[in-house]
Amino acid sequence: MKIATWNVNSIRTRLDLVTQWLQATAVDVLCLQETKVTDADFPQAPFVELGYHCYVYGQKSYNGVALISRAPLDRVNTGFAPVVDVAEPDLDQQKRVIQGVLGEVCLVNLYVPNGSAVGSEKYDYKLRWLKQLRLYLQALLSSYPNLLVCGDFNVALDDRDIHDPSGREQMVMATDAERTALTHALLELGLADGFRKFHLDGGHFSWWDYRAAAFRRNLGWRIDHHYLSAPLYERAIACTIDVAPRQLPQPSDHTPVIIELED
DNA sequence: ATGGCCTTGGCTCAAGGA
Repeated sequence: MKIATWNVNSIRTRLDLVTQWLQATAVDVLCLQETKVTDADFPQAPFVELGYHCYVYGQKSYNGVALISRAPLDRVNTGFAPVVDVAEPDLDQQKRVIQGVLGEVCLVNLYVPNGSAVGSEKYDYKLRWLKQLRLYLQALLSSYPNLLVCGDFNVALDDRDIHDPSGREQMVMATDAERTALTHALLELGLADGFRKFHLDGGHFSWWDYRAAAFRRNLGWRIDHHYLSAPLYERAIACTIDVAPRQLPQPSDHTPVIIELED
């Protein structure tokens, strides 16, 4: 079973690129982030024609997540609220969480807030959101021992995941507070970064800034991840970053990351 | 040192992204 995660930065702008990639790559589930479209306007037909089912949770202009699955998913739900109490209602107002069940596996697709600038209101929101995420995943794990959490985490877990980590403590996506919050929300619950089962060195990136020819110069970050509970970590047999879509005209600034689990 | 580009909305500039 192959599960891909890809922040597409507008599904409508990227529709041809994404459907062509899907035809060539044929993953079982494609988890999209930053779809930037309401559910009514999500372009489902091209995916249905390719034999996929679409589960979407989006809003106008910002955010938005979707699960594109070859097999129908069970018990799809959206946001934190169906799983756990949300003490601060603003944490569930943006469309960033969608979850579904495929056989014995619970899939969670996340778009973690960006955080804007260190110390900003959005940065504070990101840290609060990650605290809420821990409660959400803790509750899910009690029902689903086979848990896979993927998406755009907007955090580089360690210095290997940044082309140049110097001065990182002032850089959003790289501060100790963000790393600690992500570690609390995922690793301390027993979920492990699938990519690191196969690749221990640095220099592997999933996002490159549009500006300053960052892709050409390979000035990237690895911020798109798959986290796996222990039984699924055991079953992981590959995790790869496909840089090809980032090289095409009018790309997303992120490129897909694919994990393969033994069936 | 700074900004560098791309997307959306709705109107040509502002905001958000990372």
